[in-house]
Amino acid sequence: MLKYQQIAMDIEKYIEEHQLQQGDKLPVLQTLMTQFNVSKSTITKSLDLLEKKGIVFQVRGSGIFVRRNKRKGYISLLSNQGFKESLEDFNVTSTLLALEVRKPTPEAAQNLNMPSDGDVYYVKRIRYIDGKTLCIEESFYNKSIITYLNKEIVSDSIFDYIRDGLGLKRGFSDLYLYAGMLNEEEAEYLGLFTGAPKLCVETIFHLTNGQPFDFSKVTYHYEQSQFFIQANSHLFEQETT
Amino acid sequence: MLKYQQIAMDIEKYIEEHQLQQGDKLPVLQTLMTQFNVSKSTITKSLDLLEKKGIVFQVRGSGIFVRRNKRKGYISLLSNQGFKESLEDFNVTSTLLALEVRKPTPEAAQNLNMPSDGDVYYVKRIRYIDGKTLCIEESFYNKSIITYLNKEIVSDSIFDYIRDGLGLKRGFSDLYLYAGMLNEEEAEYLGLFTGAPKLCVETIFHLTNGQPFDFSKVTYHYEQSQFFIQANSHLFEQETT
DNA sequence: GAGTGGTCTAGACCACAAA
DNA sequence: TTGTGGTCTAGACCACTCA
Repeated sequence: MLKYQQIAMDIEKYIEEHQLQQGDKLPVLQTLMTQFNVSKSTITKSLDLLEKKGIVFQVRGSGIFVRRNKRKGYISLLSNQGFKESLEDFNVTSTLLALEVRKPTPEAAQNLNMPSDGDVYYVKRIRYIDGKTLCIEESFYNKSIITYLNKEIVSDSIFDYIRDGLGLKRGFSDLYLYAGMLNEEEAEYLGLFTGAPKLCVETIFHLTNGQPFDFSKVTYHYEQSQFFIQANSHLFEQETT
Repeated sequence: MLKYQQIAMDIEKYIEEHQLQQGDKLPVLQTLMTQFNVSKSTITKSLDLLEKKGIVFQVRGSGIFVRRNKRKGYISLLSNQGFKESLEDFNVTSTLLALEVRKPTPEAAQNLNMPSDGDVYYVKRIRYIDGKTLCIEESFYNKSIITYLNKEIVSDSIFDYIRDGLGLKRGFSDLYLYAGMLNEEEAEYLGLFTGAPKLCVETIFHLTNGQPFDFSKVTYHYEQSQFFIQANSHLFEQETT
């Protein structure tokens, strides 16, 4: 583990354990430098990482402060795409409806940037939160990359398997989000009426080299799902040339 | 303007002008260093910024590549909260329904972290995209920070005014997102039926010092609105200690 | 003006990808 | 093995906040 990652984790753990609240001040850079015995750049890098994760914010000339959003029960759209870790306080379970090798839909083929006569693993699941239906999830894995899947892997953590079993590394992902009305089949699964609102999230997961390996489409029960996103300032600074 | 920001802009412009596509390779670090005549760290910082903005991705041992999402007509939930710049290709207009000083709702007071007997500027707008209704927007500005607003400012760009007119700087924001059903009033505004799906986004905007100054609640027409988010890998690396 | 975070440099060394 | 990006350092200097 790299120094700056380790330090970031230590600081994050410190914030957790001491129950620091939004606005609480952390030690100054100089202190952190000597405390962790590293150079200024390394500390800065740790703090930048924590800032990116929405855990602190830095104010020039003033200090480093804890950032913490108050609302509970919201699903983070950024930090974890693999559930499990998100919604820690809730009991999330799932049922496997399908696991098979097939040809991709045209949509899946396009999003996975693969030929439509190639093979994909198709996985369909329902997820429950505290016993209530949370969402329907359909995933397409490019079989030329994800060469093997079985029930055990799917019911455990696919992403862990991809990293540890296949030795592949996840890179960036693109998320697309929209609302609509449930069709008959979806309504049935979610225990709602046809025409009720739905919230859909499509995600394309890439490897670190930019190759897409997983296209997933998740349909949420609108009453069980709320999302949050933490946006950082750096993205829209220098907007006027 | 800082060196690394300028360089980031130059590279971004280069990608735009040469219509580079996802996966296209940029010059190597060494080349960029000499080309811009700066140190390695500075170039790295520029590229990190571009990576955060979802414009490039870097692959150790291999190179720097263009990242570009293909779908058109999606609203970015991260880069711009001020419309105007997002959805460039579309004609976005708006109508002002209300602009007044009042007491905040309990919800607004809490989100703005202000006393409920303080004053806020309340702004209600409808936005149109290519003539079709896009959303209803209600905003609450803490009047002790945003001391003055008028019709000109509101119909122009509030955020520009906050920066240039008041000399304040935007920091991070928290976004909350959920789906639901339109009530009668909302349905009327959006030209849909009561009970039709809606997509709501609540945003709390903060100054760089962490103080919230704007709480906004936007209700979208589900047929006109689609969103996208670009997620980066760094956020979920080191997940297992 | 003192304190604090941010930028930038030059250079050593490390880790990974691809041939 | 070579090329390429990533980490880390020590230190100079800059820019902002706050009393």
